[in-house]
Amino acid sequence: MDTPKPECESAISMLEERKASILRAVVQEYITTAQPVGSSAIANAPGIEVSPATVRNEMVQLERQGYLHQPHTSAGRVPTEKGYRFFVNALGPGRELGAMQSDQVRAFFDHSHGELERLLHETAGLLSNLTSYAALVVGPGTRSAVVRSIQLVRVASRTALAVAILSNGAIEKGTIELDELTTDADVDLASAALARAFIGMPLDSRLAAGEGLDESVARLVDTAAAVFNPVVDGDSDHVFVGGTARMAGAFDAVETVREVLSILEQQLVVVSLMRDVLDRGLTVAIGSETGVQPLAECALIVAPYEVDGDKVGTIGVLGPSRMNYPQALSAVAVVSQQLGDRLSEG
Amino acid sequence: MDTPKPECESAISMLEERKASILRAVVQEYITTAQPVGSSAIANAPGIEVSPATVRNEMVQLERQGYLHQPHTSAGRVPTEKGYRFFVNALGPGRELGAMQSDQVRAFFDHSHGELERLLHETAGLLSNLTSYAALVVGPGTRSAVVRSIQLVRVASRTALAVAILSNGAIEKGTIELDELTTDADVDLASAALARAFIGMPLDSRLAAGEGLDESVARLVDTAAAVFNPVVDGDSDHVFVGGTARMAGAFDAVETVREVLSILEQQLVVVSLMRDVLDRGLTVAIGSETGVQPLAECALIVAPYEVDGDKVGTIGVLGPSRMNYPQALSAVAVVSQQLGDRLSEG
DNA sequence: GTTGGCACTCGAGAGCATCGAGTGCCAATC
DNA sequence: GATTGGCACTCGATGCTCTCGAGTGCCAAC
Repeated sequence: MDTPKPECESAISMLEERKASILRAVVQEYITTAQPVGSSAIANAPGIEVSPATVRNEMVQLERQGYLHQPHTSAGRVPTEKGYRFFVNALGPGRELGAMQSDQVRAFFDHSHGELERLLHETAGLLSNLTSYAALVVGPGTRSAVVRSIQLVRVASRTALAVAILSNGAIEKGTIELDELTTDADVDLASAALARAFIGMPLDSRLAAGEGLDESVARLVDTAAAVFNPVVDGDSDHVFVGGTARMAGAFDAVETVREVLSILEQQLVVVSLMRDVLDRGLTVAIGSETGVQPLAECALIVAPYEVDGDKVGTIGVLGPSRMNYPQALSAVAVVSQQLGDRLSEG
Repeated sequence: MDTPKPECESAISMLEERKASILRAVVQEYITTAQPVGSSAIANAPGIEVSPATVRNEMVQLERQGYLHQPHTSAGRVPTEKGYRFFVNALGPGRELGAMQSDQVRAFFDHSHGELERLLHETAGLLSNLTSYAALVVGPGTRSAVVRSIQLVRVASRTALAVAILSNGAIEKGTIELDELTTDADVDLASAALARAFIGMPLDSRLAAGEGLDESVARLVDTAAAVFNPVVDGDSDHVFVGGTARMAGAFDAVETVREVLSILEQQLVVVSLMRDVLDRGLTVAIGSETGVQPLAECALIVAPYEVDGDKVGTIGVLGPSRMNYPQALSAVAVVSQQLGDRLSEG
């Protein structure tokens, strides 16, 4: 009884070291080949010093425990969701990004000019380039930003535009309808009142901006302030999607592609997928873990980015569940870090 | 010699009436079934009163003339690009939109609130819904719009945002970098100078806005005005794409889907595809007519929309070359009309 | 506990016959 | 002379069988 054995399997994922190595190797192999993995392929893998027979024995166990799956009796093994999950959990914090790619990221943020929306859009492109999957970028929330400029501008006889410029570079806007009687002077008064009330304050401050004004102007001010409610509530966080074409290439059933595209078109779903990561840090959701049925064959990696110490937004990549996790994870990590830095500077 | 015969085939597309009917029927059938069409299917079609044998004889001719193609000897016929082209040219100006769909469009524009970008985005969604293909919407150009508000706002110690609000509801913006020495007062001066120079003018007016100011402020004004150059040149026309998922469902090779998505991700390409339609009116480009190789299996329908009598933007749908042309054409026509009306009102 | 050996499984792929949609052509018909 | 029914022909799709081989599970030997 002097052989070391685990005295208590505290977690299901507590696998003996060799089983873990084999599982890792299977996942690794499947990620690169997209083909069911046989025992001999694993036995030949570096770091595994046992015969195919031994590997087979372990594989039977791994299958019983739900980490692997056999498409049919005489085929190799494919990782299950649980298998991927183990693989990801066991992943050390590696620097998997090649020097070339790190340079690419650095060069991108060094040379990036232009305005916030454009930057976020291009960031999505960058992230997609790095990973070959679809990239998602959710803009910084308005919570920690302060209003730098706010105004109400008449653009047509019955329409005015409320526009706020925030300290984080975001521009929030909404239209309101005017009745015919509203004079240009009223609009100007309301605009000035908004400026007095909001400039220097966060957009979500609830203020009595209309105080001491004509009732009609006060109503105008309230209406204008109200157009920013959805922004404040985060219901309209803009999300930028890039690299859908690359993602399409990663699946082989057009139906799957269609379903995933359909999800990506629903901003609300995407935003809610990404939102709850804000206070969790770098996160991976595999298949059903996303909570969205059509993403059953996908994995989603999300990380928040910090501006001046606050987690204000998130970026992520969406790919097939057999994605290159190490690479994707570090791409997301690096880009979120650098994006945060870029937005913090100045 | 008293049988009527065409004395002179002025155009290649000059087909005897029966051949034309048959060709139309083939295209129609292929559009709905996506299967090669046989002679008997056509003989049974309404409006064709001849036997399959006759149809076959005509089909041989149509194939020789390049309107049809036979995938293999014992299969039905498939329209060529030229075949589709004939079909489209022969299409009368029909009202193909069901009452339900017309209502949908009307309801949409009646209830549409909100700001320009959002409206255009949702218009893309609407158009995609109506047609089941991908929809493209290019926002109104700035040429005929007038500046209602323009300002320069400092958002960070070394960054300022130039924002212009135009009479058509568009908001144009760009960042400029400041050097450390620039004071807030300088920024305010520049902002005021911009306002004096531009408000009430089109954004592309070339003005000496910096006249009579400190050189540093004048330089600031010039830099700020310059950020709108790409906008004025039309290089940054924003394009809204909707319904990519639906479009994906219309192709059966994932590779095709990938290629088309890849095109749609390149705003520049999309905008240039749509731009040259501005002064042409409702237009159909089939396959190679688009001038973009990856769209060989696609067709693109584009129409401009008019605001106050000026053609300022374009909308369109992109689908497979075997798209439902009558329906798509009238959807594009109706939506472009109504979008123009909606943007003209007020 | 590990391993080589071995019988077994089962999908992939090749070869082959069948089926039938659709053709081209020709002679008969209107 | 245009149209048509008839008919032989073509060729992909479908289904069957056979083979091949990758990969398995199990067992006996180490």
